[in-house]
Amino acid sequence: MPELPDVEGFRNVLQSCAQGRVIRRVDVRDTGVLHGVSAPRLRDALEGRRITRAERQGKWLLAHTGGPTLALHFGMTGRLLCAHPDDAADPHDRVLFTVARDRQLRYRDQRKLQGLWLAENHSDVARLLRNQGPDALTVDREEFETALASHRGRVKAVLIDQSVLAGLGNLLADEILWRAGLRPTTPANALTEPERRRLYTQMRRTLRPAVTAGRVPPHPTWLTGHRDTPNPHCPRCHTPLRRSRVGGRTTVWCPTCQGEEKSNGDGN
DNA sequence: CGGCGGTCCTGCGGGC
DNA sequence: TGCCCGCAGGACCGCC
Repeated sequence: MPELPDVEGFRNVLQSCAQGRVIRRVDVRDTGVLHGVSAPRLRDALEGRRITRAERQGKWLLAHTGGPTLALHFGMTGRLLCAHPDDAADPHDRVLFTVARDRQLRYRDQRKLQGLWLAENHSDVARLLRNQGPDALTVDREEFETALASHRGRVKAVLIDQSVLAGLGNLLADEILWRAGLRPTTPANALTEPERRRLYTQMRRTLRPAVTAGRVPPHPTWLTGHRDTPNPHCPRCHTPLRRSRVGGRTTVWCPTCQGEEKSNGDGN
């Protein structure tokens, strides 16, 4: 699930639930989500420390303490929520952080594809994030276009490559390409200047409301609102949507709205 | 570098 | 009902 808008939502959860508060207790219920740190070490490093700032970079969420930094990644099924410590824990609540008598941050994740890291200092943080491209929410147009122009891969694959641009996932990439009217299989560096510009504009227009909603909204006027319906049609032109595989991911697109076959590419 | 397939992990929904 | 399979909004690794 989690793409940039979701993680932005988790950042808000972290902020409103725990920012400025001292971590009283760390309860690791499943060590399978810990990476490069033991449960005792995580506890010792964080208990008694105050969460000073919540930061998102791409799909990463960072909880700074002034000392060590907790880094969270949500994979496909992770989420962060604020509960009452007395509320029954979900079976997928892997780590609980009690931050007040009545507040507990919970890292919940079904599949455990990613998890939690402990960065002891700034260089540890830098190491964790070293492969991240510019954040999709703050990248400027020039940097975005340069990044696309320097990759020969298919534009969909390039958009979800976190080392090129950080934050977009499978759903957002499909949504943005559909809005921009571009075939997911077009080589990124073959896009024309107007196409690259369109892509950037539509990325911004997609991200803004998605961030507000805290997810990619399954709204009927969005492509995403149709991808899981039985017989999906394009919300704009009603052509049956196509399903294919790009960059190893299920890709949904409209053959009518998203460009002609590239033989004599008139570019629309 | 790019593309592909397998791997990590768990749960679901469909088909037999 | 039970079982097996494919699939899922992520990412990494090795191979060609």
